[in-house]
Amino acid sequence: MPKFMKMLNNISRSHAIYRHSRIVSEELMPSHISFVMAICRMDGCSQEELARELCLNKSTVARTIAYLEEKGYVSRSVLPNDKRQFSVSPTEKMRKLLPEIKKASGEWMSLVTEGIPEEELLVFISVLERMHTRAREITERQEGDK
Amino acid sequence: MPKFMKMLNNISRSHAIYRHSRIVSEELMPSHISFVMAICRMDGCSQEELARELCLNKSTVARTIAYLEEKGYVSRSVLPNDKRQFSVSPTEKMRKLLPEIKKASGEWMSLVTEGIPEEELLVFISVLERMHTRAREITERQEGDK
DNA sequence: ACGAAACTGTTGCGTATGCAACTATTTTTT
DNA sequence: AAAAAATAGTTGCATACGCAACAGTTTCGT
Repeated sequence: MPKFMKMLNNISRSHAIYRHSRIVSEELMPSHISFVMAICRMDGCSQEELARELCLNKSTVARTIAYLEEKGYVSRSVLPNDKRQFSVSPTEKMRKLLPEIKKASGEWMSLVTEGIPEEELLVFISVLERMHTRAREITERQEGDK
Repeated sequence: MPKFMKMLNNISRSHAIYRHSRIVSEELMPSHISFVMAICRMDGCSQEELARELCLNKSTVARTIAYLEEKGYVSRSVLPNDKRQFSVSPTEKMRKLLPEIKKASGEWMSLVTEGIPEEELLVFISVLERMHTRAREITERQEGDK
């Protein structure tokens, strides 16, 4: 079962690369595409919330948002009620990318699942979600042990 | 569908971390564990074959094998018939680790799939394999386009 | 047999990401 | 209200990995 885990990574990389290849910008790397979708959907959210949504470490989010801000894709403002937090919003430059990205994402998904019966896909997703939850629990329990 | 791809990565990372946590060696990182299994199974293979088996780039394999050799986990010898290739073999030091790793891997799998019906798991794996094949095709086709 | 093409492995460089330690703020305890 | 704990974000450092360019070998076409 050595390839099994690798397959998971490869599928996800393929998705990232495909989406990225359909986007014109030289400034955006494959990993940024997920941020575009999440930031547009969660306009005004904090970096912490983004990290939860994207299942990423907050340090990764901090660095990515700083980069996207520098390139003019997002704007940040400190929350008046809580000066620890930022409120992150997409700029026009970012919003313009959204349709193309959604289209590419859907295309990839169709290509990859073509010919696979709907009910098998549903089982697939449900198993995946259960495994993910369990995996998370296991990792957390282990950290507790230390 | 943004979390979907992330789940794949997280599951695979959880597996790697779990296995690694059961191994005593300070010298081996989580990513080395898959190499132990593959090298023991494919005693005498080339680095190219390992790369295929592990779904990794040959550069990653080259660097990892160099490290494992330095630490005394593998030995390499140039093939007499073909001086381009190495034949990679595990040392005793590596072989000793195998049972513990297999056990840990099985444990993680049981924990993560506990309570999920056998037939759902079979569907899961079959869908995963099909998606993986398709994803690979898509990525390769794209490279061809360039 | 010779030059081109294919193959195996190595190395420099870049991306993606996590963890731990840190700062600044807010909330909770006592 | 002062001290302690929690929270949001940042930064240094490390791991994991791919790609492209390279070097030495082998094979193949002519």
